[in-house]
Amino acid sequence: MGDTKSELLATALQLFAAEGYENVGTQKIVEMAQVKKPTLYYHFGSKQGLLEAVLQSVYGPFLEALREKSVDDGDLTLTLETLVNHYFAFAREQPAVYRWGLALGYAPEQSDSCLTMRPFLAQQVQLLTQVFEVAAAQHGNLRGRSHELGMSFLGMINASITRSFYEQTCLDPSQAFQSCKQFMHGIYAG
Amino acid sequence: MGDTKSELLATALQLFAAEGYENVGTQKIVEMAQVKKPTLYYHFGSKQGLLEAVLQSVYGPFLEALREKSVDDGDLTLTLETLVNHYFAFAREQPAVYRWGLALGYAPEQSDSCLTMRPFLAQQVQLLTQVFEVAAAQHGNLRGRSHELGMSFLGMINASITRSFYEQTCLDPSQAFQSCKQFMHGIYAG
DNA sequence: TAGTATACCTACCGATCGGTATATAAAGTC
DNA sequence: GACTTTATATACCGATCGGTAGGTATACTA
Repeated sequence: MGDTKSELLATALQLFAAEGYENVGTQKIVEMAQVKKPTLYYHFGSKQGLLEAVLQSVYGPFLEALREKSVDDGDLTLTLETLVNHYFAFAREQPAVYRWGLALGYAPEQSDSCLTMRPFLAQQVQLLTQVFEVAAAQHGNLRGRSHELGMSFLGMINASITRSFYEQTCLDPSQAFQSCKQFMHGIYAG
Repeated sequence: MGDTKSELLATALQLFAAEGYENVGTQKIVEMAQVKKPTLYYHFGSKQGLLEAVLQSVYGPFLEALREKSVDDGDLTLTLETLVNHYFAFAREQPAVYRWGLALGYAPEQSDSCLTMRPFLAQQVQLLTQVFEVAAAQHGNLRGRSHELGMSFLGMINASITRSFYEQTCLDPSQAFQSCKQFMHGIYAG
């Protein structure tokens, strides 16, 4: 079965999240997964291939769920709150992984890390943008600002999550409610 | 003179910002600075020592100016706007360097990158927190939230700057005004 | 003028990097 | 039974990593 492959994926995710992609050698990964190096290259082709598979294993399910939760039910506030809670749950349950994702987003342009992360970031922005596009049909003053609002919304989420890394703030639904409320205020104020 | 040292600092900053600390070897740095490797180690002791000196050369002046601009003149809104413009100017003039700073902030705990960046981040938060502490004397509803507000404010700034990396938004004073306005709305709404 | 500190160099270290040529053993396929 | 595919292993590659032992030329200091 794909047991070896899964083991490599899980080990690599753990190491990458804890020490960073550039700081972890393939040797260390295969040792911890109790496998030899050519096995890694048989399954993933290259270190970057492994990175891509690892990110897919994390952001594939996350984005799928995000897509489901971003369907419009006519209540923008409620939808946004659901989305924030989805992000918060991710960051709460796998803080090191979420933090690593943020680092990848800020990695140098053209680096393996940045290029591999990019599509997963772009999909998030696209989904969030769509939410505001749909909402703009009912809230006229949002018209033409969908992309801006999508990115700002993600920025607000990441700011909240970043805060939780440095203080003992909890990323629970009540915090999500607060964050959403402030964001909505900012929208209509701007 | 300290010409060689300055050349090494400038070269390292450029390379680190463009390719990342972990992706740049000391060999490449000394080659581009037209110096031999022991010279680097004579001046900085280690690669991490070089990193520390590079960050000091960037954030030393930045933090000094930030401190001056964070003095209370009784008008919170104006002070915040000035601070945002200071950050925006940094990100506008040296986008790669600012982006690198963000990446360092999200680097794995215990990594050279994270540990070396930490004090420079902490100083920013401390300065911004002080601004809100002073303001709380006049705005009662800010009392006890200074640290929270300092971090949120920095988060808002970084969200705006991050947006500018992906779109052609300009980080000019009018944008700073907008960002501040929305932030202030969020404050009193929460 | 002898001694010391500064600022650079040549030449090299062991370790680790990402990656591979080749072998082997098992499992499916004809 | 012959052949191919899948999934692993042994043993190794050249390149690069961060770092250093030891030498040298200059300049300041006693």
